[in-house]
Amino acid sequence: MVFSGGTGYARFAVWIHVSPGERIIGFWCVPVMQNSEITRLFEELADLLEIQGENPFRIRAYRNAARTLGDLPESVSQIVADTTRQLEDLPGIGKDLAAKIQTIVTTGTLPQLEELRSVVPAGVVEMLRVPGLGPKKAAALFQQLQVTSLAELKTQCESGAVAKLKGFGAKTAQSILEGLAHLEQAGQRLYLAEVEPLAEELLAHLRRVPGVTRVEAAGSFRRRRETVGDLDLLALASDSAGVMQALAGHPAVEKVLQQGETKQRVRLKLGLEMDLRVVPAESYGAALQYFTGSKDHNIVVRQRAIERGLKLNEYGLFRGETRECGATEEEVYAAVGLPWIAPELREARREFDWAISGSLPTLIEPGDLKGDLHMHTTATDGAGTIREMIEAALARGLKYIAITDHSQRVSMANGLDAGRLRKHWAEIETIRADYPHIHVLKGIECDILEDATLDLPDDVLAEAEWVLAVLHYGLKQPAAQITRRLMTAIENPHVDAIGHLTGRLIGKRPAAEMDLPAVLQGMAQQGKWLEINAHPARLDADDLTVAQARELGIPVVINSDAHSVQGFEVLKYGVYQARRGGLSAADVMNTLAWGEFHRRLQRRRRADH
DNA sequence: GCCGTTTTCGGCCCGACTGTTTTCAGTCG
Repeated sequence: MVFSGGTGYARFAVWIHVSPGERIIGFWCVPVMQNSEITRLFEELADLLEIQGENPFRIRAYRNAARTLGDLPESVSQIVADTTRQLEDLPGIGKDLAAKIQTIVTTGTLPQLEELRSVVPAGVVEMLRVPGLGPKKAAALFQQLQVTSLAELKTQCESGAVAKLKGFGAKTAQSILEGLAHLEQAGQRLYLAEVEPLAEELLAHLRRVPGVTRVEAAGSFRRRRETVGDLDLLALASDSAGVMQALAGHPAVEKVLQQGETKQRVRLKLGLEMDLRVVPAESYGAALQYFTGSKDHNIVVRQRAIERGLKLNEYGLFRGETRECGATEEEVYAAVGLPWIAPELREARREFDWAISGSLPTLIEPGDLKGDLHMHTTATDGAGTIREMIEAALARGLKYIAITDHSQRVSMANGLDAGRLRKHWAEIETIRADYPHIHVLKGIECDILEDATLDLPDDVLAEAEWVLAVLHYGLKQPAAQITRRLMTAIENPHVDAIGHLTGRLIGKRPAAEMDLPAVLQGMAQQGKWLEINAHPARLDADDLTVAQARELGIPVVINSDAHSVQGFEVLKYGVYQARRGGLSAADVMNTLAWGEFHRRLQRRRRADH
């Protein structure tokens, strides 16, 4: 059995091993490390080694390991504690790194890291965040000018000392100053939903430029990641200077940072940077494939090219000096023995296994959604009335919705107690009779309280036609308690689905810590459905969790969490997240026509009683 | 530091742009 407790950094668990005769035979304490903390330590180690001028492949091994651990669905601490498991079975983890992980998990740190930290101050590592400053220059600044902080770096640039260093110069010093200024005011990744309207606008702008045949966005934007760090556009044009000039002249562009024959880099007023690449037609597919990434995906694709005696770059696929193909992505993938892979899957996770075995999923499309099972009205914190929300849903072509206002615990949002909720439902019943072309479910977004009870009694929940159970408060509780709360909801027969599973707000609030494999296992066993909350700041569950839900056969619903009639607009971001998790329409319950959806829901509910 | 349908050593994806050089290193994606 496992107990865990404590808060903040020093988090401890006690494993008590009990023999068949219930006698305690072992007892010890180990710090429970979040995977993200181990990832952070390995990334820091890689940065430090890079500044030290270490073997780049060794550094990459650390970064690969960090990624492997970051993508891992289960806790590394648990694998370490489990004597039947081997860290070395994980990709990119060998004997050496397994031992280092073991050390980190059991001691909370790594002697090698401590030693490096004593040689290279934290401020030097911080300099790597300055655009244009890499490990070599950071090391030179530290060794030759004793710069150990961003503040000192600024001073030394302004004094002219940096410009005098060998390999530096006036322009380098100036670009460091600009990089420092940029770091202060921006540097954050933006939500996909914040970038998408501008990206569409820029694409439309460039498509109007004479001589431009095609323009598309690549990069993390095309992969539909939750956030976008910079934007990559690819153009097929007869006159590259003309396209670049057109982009530079767009009012959204603040400054041209670089410009060459084929590549232009600009800073947008929105705060992010953007690359424009102009490529010839015969290279367009290879370039689109290349600039879409991810980097890890491309490494695998290029490796496959090498195995076949080919070389792949953004200009095409070459055998010696001869171009074999490159005009379309399809022919590039085909040449390395793969079917075309949807951009959302290109993260070097499962897509190559699927592609090779012929089991790539046909991904869900935004147009597949027929219902929305999470929205609010003026009864709590929504801006639209029941009628307004129904009419807005109808206008979007939705065939069924659930009205899910807050339960009483969410007092700030005027949450509903049993009495108000029953009146609210009675009102929904009356109003829905006026709308024969859409089915409206009497629902509730019921809080899972800090003490692992539900915010409304079972007899009330039993009257609901759709119950979404969610965490809003106490998100910083220890993982064991969060897990217990979720298990309570999962085991309650009236709960249909778990909404915004971890409560995270991207870039603002971390996900609640929990035993995710246990929670998902519980959901699979109890037949509960998992919500993908389409709000651009939530997108919770994330892509990795969604992928695990898919493997466990947990049905998914994609919901808007609309708080106004405009709130349905975000549904597509939920669909993107589902695509990144590898979901087909068949995996998502609210792609079903009403009749089939209703039968599935009733079957789920009967199975629970 | 990892890894192996050319296996236990010798590889590890590839090119654009910039600045400081005088043929290239550093940074970035």
